[in-house]
Amino acid sequence: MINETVRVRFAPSPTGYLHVGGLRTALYNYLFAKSNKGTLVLRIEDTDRARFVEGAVEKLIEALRWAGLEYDEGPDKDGNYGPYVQSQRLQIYKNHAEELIKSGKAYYCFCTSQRLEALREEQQKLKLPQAKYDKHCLSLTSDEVSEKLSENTSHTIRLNVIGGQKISFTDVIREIVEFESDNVDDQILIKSDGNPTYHLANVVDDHLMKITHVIRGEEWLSSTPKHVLLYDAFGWEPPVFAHLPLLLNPDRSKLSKRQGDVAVEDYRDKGYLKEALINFVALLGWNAGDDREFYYLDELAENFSLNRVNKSGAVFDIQKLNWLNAEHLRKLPDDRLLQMLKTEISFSQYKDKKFSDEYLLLITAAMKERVSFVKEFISSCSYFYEAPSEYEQKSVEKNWKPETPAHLIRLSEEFDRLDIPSKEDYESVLTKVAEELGIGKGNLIHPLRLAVSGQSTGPGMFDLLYILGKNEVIKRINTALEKISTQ
RNA sequence: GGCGCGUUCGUCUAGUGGCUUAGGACGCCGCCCUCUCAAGGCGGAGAUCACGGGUUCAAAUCCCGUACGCGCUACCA
Repeated sequence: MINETVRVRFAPSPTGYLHVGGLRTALYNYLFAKSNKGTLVLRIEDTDRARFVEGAVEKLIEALRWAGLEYDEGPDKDGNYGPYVQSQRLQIYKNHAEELIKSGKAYYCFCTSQRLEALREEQQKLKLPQAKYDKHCLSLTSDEVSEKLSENTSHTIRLNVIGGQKISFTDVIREIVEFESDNVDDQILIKSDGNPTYHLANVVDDHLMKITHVIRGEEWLSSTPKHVLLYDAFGWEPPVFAHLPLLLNPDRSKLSKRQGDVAVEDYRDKGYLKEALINFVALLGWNAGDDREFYYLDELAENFSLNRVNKSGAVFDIQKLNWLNAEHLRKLPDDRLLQMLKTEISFSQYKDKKFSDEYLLLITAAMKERVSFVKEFISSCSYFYEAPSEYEQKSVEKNWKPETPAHLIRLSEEFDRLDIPSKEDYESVLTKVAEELGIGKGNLIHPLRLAVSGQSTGPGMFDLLYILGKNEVIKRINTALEKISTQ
């Protein structure tokens, strides 16, 4: 099903951040474009002046770039919008609406919002099945219309929907969807402020930009008949539609701010890897039909197919995201891990301390399998950055025996005799001492770990000693001997 | 209210009429490994496939109905 001429678009409205649901929509568009060698267009749908947010377009672009979803056409990061921001294309929509008026497919409406509101109230009172515009202004004569227009009467342009017809379209994900035109309102195309509504701008742009597949969220399914009617009115071929299932809160309502983070920036700031977020969100509503869970972006593109997108909404399960984050973290190349750790350190209490790359790399190697987030390379093993100031009480009670100080002094003396010890050196020394004392290695290891790290958990003992280095180890043993006995 | 869409373990899902005593993953529990914690390996609990009718020799899979959930119902997108 490879189509060389595939053109898709991601068309968010600039709300100030990129919603994770939007990220998934963008991702599916990206994957579909990639797997068909097609083109992905980014188009900003900012026709609602009342909801204008400063800097929102830039934020959107930045979030997309962070996630690695490169688009082929669209506004760029330097503020060159080109023809891809709707607020800069107002005349185009106006012209198209007027074309529809000329052909009798649309008409001017001079009704005030008060009349519209009253109409709606009345219809509700009468318990009419649905509230719809009563086509009041359709009966105006052309003279009346020109008079009102010349008087600059506030007006909108509405689509004249003819009742009694079936509107059906094919959705890749849901197959054939049917609506009655009786249930479709005379949609406003141009608002009284001169701006187009989403419906008009969207249809006009999708046509002008030669979009072949409209892949968007399910919240648009109900307005698709309006769009189909519009394509029809213009005499255009509608694109193929694919309505994606919604991302859900744990209570199964549409994913919202109130119940957790929804902005991709939030996840980025919390330390989630773009690889993990992309991987996770890709699997929310799609799978290749096998058991595979781990993907990189390019691998998703190789395997993606719209036909395998699910119909039902998916709960955003943070636990699985966390797991994927850990999985991706472990596979991160050393240089990237190092960079991320350094950045993390520069924001931490250790920002003024100097650590060599070699040292930090030893830490990540030792901790990789014990953390899910980069920041845990600091928070879960602070003893690599400073000597412990406290000793875990539970471990003291369990592992600090009356004979422990003597054992540790013995170990410390033996370590001191070593010249630049390796892990193996530490291990053989400790093994030897344990044998001579006639005790299990654990009896030395647990108190030793407590002494040098202050904790009862962490990497392998000999890795820990090796990373800290002989002098530091001896110093910490001495400190622990003083502090713990008096604790 | 109307219209539309959906409904398989807590969650993400496999399943397109017989291979299914419904498979995998996350999470949870246990065991193994082991100096701890992880990682890894092995195993366990967990789904009367929303419910009720059909069709069929045979249905999670096809049809009809009901329930429930969600979305839309704006001069928002």
